[in-house]
Formats: sequence, C-alpha cells, structure tokens
Amino acid sequence: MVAQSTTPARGRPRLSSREMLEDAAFELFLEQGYAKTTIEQITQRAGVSRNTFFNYFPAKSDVFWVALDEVGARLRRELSAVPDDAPVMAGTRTAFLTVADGFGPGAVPWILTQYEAIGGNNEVQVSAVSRFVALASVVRFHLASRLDLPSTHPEVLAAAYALTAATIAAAQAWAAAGVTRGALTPYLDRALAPVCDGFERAFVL
Amino acid sequence: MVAQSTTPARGRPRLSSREMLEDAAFELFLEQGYAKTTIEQITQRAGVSRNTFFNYFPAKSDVFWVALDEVGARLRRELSAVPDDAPVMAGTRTAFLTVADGFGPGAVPWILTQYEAIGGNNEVQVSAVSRFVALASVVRFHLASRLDLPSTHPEVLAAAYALTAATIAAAQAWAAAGVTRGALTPYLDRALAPVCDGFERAFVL
DNA sequence: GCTCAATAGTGGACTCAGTCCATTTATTCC
DNA sequence: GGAATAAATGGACTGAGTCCACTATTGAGC
Repeated sequence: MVAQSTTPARGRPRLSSREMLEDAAFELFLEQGYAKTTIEQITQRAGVSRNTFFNYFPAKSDVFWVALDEVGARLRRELSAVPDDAPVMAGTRTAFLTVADGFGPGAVPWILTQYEAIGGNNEVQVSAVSRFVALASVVRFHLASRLDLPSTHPEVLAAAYALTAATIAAAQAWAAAGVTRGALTPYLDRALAPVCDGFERAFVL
Repeated sequence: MVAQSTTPARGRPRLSSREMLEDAAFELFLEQGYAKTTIEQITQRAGVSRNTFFNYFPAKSDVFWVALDEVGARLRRELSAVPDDAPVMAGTRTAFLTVADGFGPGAVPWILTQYEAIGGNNEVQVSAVSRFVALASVVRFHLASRLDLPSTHPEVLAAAYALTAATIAAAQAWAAAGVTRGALTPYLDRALAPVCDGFERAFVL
C-alpha cells in the first residue's frame, strides 16, 4: 500500500515523507541527470531503504508530480461548484482559473523549470502525459454531465483534451518566462479563451 | 544501429522485419495481454533471438507505431504546401485533414481498436499520446512562422497543443466507433473546427 | 575462388526498475 | 503486557533495455 500523506493515529510513525524523497531526488537529478540517478541513490541520500521509495511513489518518474496530484482533486471540486446556469465552457474556464490562482510566481512546479537541466527524458515526458490524461478525464466527465452527452461524445472528448492541452501550454510558457513571469492566471486565461470560445459556439449549435 | 526498412545492396540479408515482429507481438498481446507478453516470447514466435527485437525497435511499446511513423513527415509536407494567403488556422486544418485522408475505415492503427482487448495499460495509452506530442512541435513551428511570432509565444503554443489534443480525441472517438466508423476525416473535422475557429479569432485581434 | 567491407543476427553479461512477500520495528489502544 | 495497526526492511525475483564481442551471409573488386 502506498503511504498516505496524513499520518494516522496508530501504527509506526513515518521516518520519511514524499517531500524528503523528492528533495533527495531533485538534488541528484541536478547533479547527475535523471537517467543516471538510481532509486537506490535517492533512498540512500534520504536515509531509507530502496523499498521505502515504492511505499511513497509507484515509479521513479512519479516523484515529479507531488505538487500536481492535488490539482486534479481541486479541479474536480471547482468544476462541481460551477453554477448550473453558467454557460458550460465559461464555467469550466472559471474553474480552471480558480485553481490556477494557487500558483504564484514562486510556486512553479520544479519539473517545468528544470526539465532541460536534468536531461529530460522520454520516461519523464511519458509520466507527464499520463498526468495529462488524468486531468483530461476529469474535464471530460464534467463536460459530459453538464451537456447531458455521453462522455465518449467526440466533441466532448475534443473539448476536454483541448482545454487540458492549452493549460499545459500556458504552464510551459509561464515557467519559461523566467523570474519576471508573475502569476500563472493571465497566461492560462489567454490560452483557454480561444478554446472556450470555439467550443462554446460549437455546443450551442 | 536500428535496422532500416530498405534492404541495402550489400551485407547479410534480413531474416526478419518490423512487420514479422509486429505480427508476432500483436498475436501475443491478444492472447495474453500486453503486460504479460515478454520480448522473449515475441522474438521466439518470430523465430529470431531476443536481441534482434532491439535491432528493429528501441522499446517494446514502439511496436505499435510502425504505421504512424511517417505521419509527422507527411504533416510537415502538407503544412509547408499551404498557400501563403490562406488564413493560418484554416490552412493548418486543411493540412491535418489531408493527412487524415490516408486513413480509411480499414486503416485504423491496430492499437486503437485492440486497446481494450490487450488489457490496455497505462504504458500503452501513454505511449500513444507521446507519439502525438511530436506532432505538436511540427504544428508549433508552422504556426510561428506563418504568424511571424516566436515559437515560444503563449498563444502559438496553446494553439499547437490544442490542435494536437483535438486530433488525439478525434482518433480515439473514431476508433471507438467500431466497424461502422467510416473514415477518420469527418471526426477530425468536427474536433478541429472549434479549435481553429477560436484561435483564428484570437489571432486576427 | 579469395578477400574485404558491410550489414544482420546471436550470445552473454550486465544494470536497474518494479513486484512480491515475509519479517521486523515503532506506535496506540485496551 | 498484549493486540492491532502501519511503516520500514531484506531478499529474491522478473523483465526491459544496454553493451559488446562474435558469427553469419551477402556483394564487390580482384
């Protein structure tokens, strides 16, 4: 069983944490690159045994996505809080922007800025993509339920994927903007606007 | 060195081929599922040694994408053939649709239809999307050059990603439609239209 | 025919990610 | 002092992917 982040009342207390392993891993990735860093090295530096890594992360590449993993949950909450009478795409956009408000200039996910430095790897891209798919699926079910269409409906799927993709584009552009980047929200707004615009028109027809 | 598909004049002739390994692999995937099939089993059935597999494919999951490998090149060609005076997004859309015309009802990439049957796991789904990610970069540079904007421009990035994502959505919906699916083109058209519409408006402003 | 270069296939050893399971350790509740 | 619970560990195992040296089969030039 993968350890949860909240320590329960009973049982042996944690010696370790996702964050400790994350820190150790990021250090090593910067020093040696992603591919050359083994899980054994990570756990050694964190002062635990190799197997403990897999108590906290299902795979090596998952170490990048600690910060992002709650975004899915937050997005789900925000999406279900959208008032029923709001236009679908506009409501969805608002939900995205609300979640993005949590990301100030300092809260850039590590992987976005350090990807080049660690010799970003196919494996890493792949793990990013699976996050993408997970987010897209949250959006997809929301759209399907609001539009009263099956979640396999082509336009629903297209809209969900396009929204998610635009979000990633915004995050990349934002991270790439350097120290002057400011908040994520304006980037996201500009990226989502055309997509929402286009699909809102498609859905009212 | 990964073997090329054209047999050169000199040297030992091939005993094997990408297609032979592909066939053997697909059979086994259907029989046992993707995860339970080892490369050793694939090469045994194809009558070659394990190492030969890696002469033809860099990784197990690459066996799915033989058919898709030239799509990037074709898209690049079609994009550069777009007349200069066409509106950017409309021209891009046409190029996508032209490439898609190559995919009739029978030419469904195997993986798209058999995904469920082989116990489609995350690795496979993800390897699908990462193929398309390469396409996003082709689109991105085309848009940037036509719009005379840097390829890092937020809207350019967003448009490229959104187009690619809509394409994936179309391909999935098409494959999921079963034997009555018909051609890919109409699915793609419906998925791309809203995205192109939205960004065309954004870019003229 | 012989030799040479080129290319395909093979064998074997190796590293490391990820799985599995049994065992130990630390803690709380009773 | 148990009993229950949960974290950490040790060790064995599978399989992907890498590396490299070696063999096999061809065409070309002589």
